[in-house]
Formats: sequence, C-alpha cells, structure tokens
Amino acid sequence: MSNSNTAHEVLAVVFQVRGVAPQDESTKPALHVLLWQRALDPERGKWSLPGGRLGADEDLTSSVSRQLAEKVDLREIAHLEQLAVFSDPHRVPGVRTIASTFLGLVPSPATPELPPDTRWHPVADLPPMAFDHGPMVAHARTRLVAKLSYTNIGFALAPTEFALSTLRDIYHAALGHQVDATNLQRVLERRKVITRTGTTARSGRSGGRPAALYRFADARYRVTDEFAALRPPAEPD
Amino acid sequence: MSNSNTAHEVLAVVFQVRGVAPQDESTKPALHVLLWQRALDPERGKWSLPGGRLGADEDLTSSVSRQLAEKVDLREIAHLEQLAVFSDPHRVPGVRTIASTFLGLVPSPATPELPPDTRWHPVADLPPMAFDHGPMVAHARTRLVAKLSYTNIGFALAPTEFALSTLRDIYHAALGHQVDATNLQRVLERRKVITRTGTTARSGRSGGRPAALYRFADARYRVTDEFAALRPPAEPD
DNA sequence: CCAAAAGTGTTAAGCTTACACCCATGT
DNA sequence: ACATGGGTGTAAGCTTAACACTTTTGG
Repeated sequence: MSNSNTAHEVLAVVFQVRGVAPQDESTKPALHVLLWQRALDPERGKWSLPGGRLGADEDLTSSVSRQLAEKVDLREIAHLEQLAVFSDPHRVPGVRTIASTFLGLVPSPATPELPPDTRWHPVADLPPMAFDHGPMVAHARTRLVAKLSYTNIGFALAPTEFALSTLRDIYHAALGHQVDATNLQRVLERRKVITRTGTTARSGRSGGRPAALYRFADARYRVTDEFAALRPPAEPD
Repeated sequence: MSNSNTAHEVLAVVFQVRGVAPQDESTKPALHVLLWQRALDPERGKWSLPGGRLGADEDLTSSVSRQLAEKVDLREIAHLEQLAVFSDPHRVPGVRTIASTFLGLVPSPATPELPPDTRWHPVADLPPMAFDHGPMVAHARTRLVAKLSYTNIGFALAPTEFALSTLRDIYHAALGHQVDATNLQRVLERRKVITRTGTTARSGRSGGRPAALYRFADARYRVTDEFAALRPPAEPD
C-alpha cells in the first residue's frame, strides 16, 4: 500500500531566563533550555529536547502543548511558535522521523516542577546533545534574539510586573550582550510595548532609589517594528 | 503496528514579477504565483500549489526541488526557503497529510516552459484555490515582503543586470506599494546589496537619459540589517 | 528646443546609542 | 553624610523619506 513508513515528531526548545530572582545574589541571570536525559539507547545518557510522536488527531501545536504538559505546567508557557522542520532521512536511527521544532518561552519567576530526568541547562554550556538537537537549540536561540528586537516577545520571558533593571537582566541574558536599561526603557515605551504601573518596588538592603514598576502592554505576541526600511509611504492625514 | 497513517507532502509558493520586460508596454509589472489546475477530484478545477509526496530517501528541500523540476527549469529558481507546516488533521480529505510549505523565487526575465495545466496567476487576483492553499500564498507573500526589507533577497527576483527603474518596478510589484527609486538606490547601495556595473543601458524610444546598470553584489541569500534595535554595543576600534 | 527619463542634492524627521548628571533611599 | 541603585536630560550619529533640481538623451 501507499502507507508511508515515516513518523512525525514534534520537539520544543523551551527557554527561560533563570537566576533573576533577588533571592540568590550569587548567580547571574542566564538563558536556560529545558532538556531531559535519555535513559535508553539510542544515545543513552545524552540530553534531548522534550517532545515526541505526533498523535493521529492533533495538529502540531496541540501536540507540543500536550507533550510539554508532561514536563512543565502548561500555564507557564507564555509563547509557543513553529520553527524549522528537520527532515534528513537519517537524522535518527530506525524508522524515518521528521521533526518539527518549536520555540517555547517560560516567564522568569516561574519554577515549574520537573520530572526527575528533566533539567534546565544554561544555553552557554550545553551537555552532550542527542541526535541533531544541538543545532535545533542554536536555531531557536537565533530566532529568539531576532524577535526580541522587533516584537514584544519579551513579555513571555518577564514577570507580570518588573523593575527596569530586572528587564535589562532578562534581555541581557536572552540576547547575549550588554543592554542599557535607559535605552531599553525608551525604545520599549515609545513602541508602547511596556507601560508604567504607577507603583514602585522597595529598595534593596543596600539602599538605592526605589524602582518604578512596569508591565507589558499586551500579553499576546505582536510585531512592533515591522519595516526597518522600504516601508510604505506615509498616509496623508 | 506503530506504522503511522500519515503522509507528508511539500508545497511550494513560487513567485515571479511578470510584465517587467520592456517588450510589453501595456501591462504593469505584477507579482505572480505558479499554480496548476486540478484535473481530478477532490477539488477538481481548482488551482493548487506545485508539490507532492515526500520521497522515502529525500529531505524536504530535495523533494521540493525535484517536484518543481516538473514544472519549471530548476536553474530558474534563485531562492528556496522553508515556510510553515500546515498540520490540521482534516486539511485534506482521505489519508492525513501534513504539508511543509516553501517559498520559491524566480528572477524576472526568465520565462520557463510550463506544462499545459500550469499557469502564472497574479497574486492580487487569485483563482479559486484548492484546500488550504490560499492561506499558504498569503503567508509566503508576507514573508517575502518582510525579507525584502532586511535581506538581499531581491537578487532572486531581479535580472542579473538592471536599471534602477526596473528594480523599482520589481520591488513595487513585490511589496505592493510605491517605491522611490532614489531612496531604493541609496538604501541598497549603502548596505552594499547592489553595485554599479559601470555600463549603461540605451535610452528608450521616447528619449530620456540612459540608465546606469547595477547588479546584486551577492547571488546568495544574506541578512543585511539584522537588528532594527537592541543591537550589540559598538566594538571599540 | 522640448519632453522624458535618470540621477544628484538637500532637508527634515525619526530612532538609537552613549553618557553625564540628578534623585531617592537605607545605613 | 555617603554609598547605592534608579531615573532624566542631552547630544551625536545614523538612517530614511520626500522632493526640488540638474543632467542626458531622442525627436
């Protein structure tokens, strides 16, 4: 019959900026990715992205959601988006398996319960990765960095309310380079991505002016700066 | 058995700006998409994107290339890139079929031979489309417009050598809005996307100054303006 | 000489960065 | 008081859009 001998799996690259909580002063905030360690061959002991076989009556997004629910509380995932498909016929041994990858983002203060074989790993220091999962993480990171620049996607990494210095730390960790809090504020405020709540945080034990609190204006993904150039002519008022 | 009952197909949204040749003064240049008309049910008579079943030992890109070769000369396709996956379990009747979509671009002067059931259709005036192929075209168009702004992807739509007014017409058709040739020149020259050849075109029959000819600096896809904002700090020299 | 098409100059507006400076709080 | 962190002001540079103006050709 024409029944294909091909399986389809979904794999999620789930990021969180960890170590941003004021509780722990020692560790710097860093971007982490959710991985689980394989207990069986093939690639026993190596680390895998969460995911698995696509079910018969679900689309890709439902499938990722379902499978991630086994790892983290679904409510923690603030953003989920399709990335590339990996389709090399021999990317995994055995039955041919096509992988659709996703980018998932978990806001910073959340600390979901994890199964015993599952852990957050700093993206800057990944363990040995199974199959082609290493490049998948790299691809997701590239996409995240790009989208931080021209969308409001930061909402999915940040707490509901935050001081600007906290947001700076989060962007710093996610982007991988220094970010000036002053300019971050102005860029995001002019684009109406963040707004002041009116309240302020208490200052820390070492003093300092109390920080104004902000929140993201939308809790849904939005493109904020569509055209860098070649934008349509201005509409006459 | 665990043999899945799911097929995988690839579908290509192939664009070309047609009507840019000076031969035909009557028609304005417009963005067209390559479609073929279904001769059999389901959806007989409606128009489909080129593509088909993924072969057992090919990856997605090879598969699109192979299947497009049946429609157009492969050498004509200057750019091919993965778009989204459409995975609704009931997006087509019969065996469940997951569709991976691609964006393909054909440079302007080329006029490949087409099979009898296949035609170029203006994107602005699409015929009745089969299944979910309509939204796929829309999605590809959105991606094309975005990438024209921050990459050199125009090379895949333009002739190897061209006058600036020709390039303006191409961008105009692809973007869907007016483009100023003056500013297009400056933006693309500063980014080193296009360079002068040194030669000039002959002027048309109605006179006018002869146009300088340009070419794209790279014949490969390249991101030219990565960060609209939140770019890394300047490197000290 | 005139119309047509191409190319150049100029201005203004907007956005982003960098950095100096001022403000509010705890010890 | 003073150290510490937060916030504001400001200037410089770059990028783009808009449009007036000049150049080069054919009739």
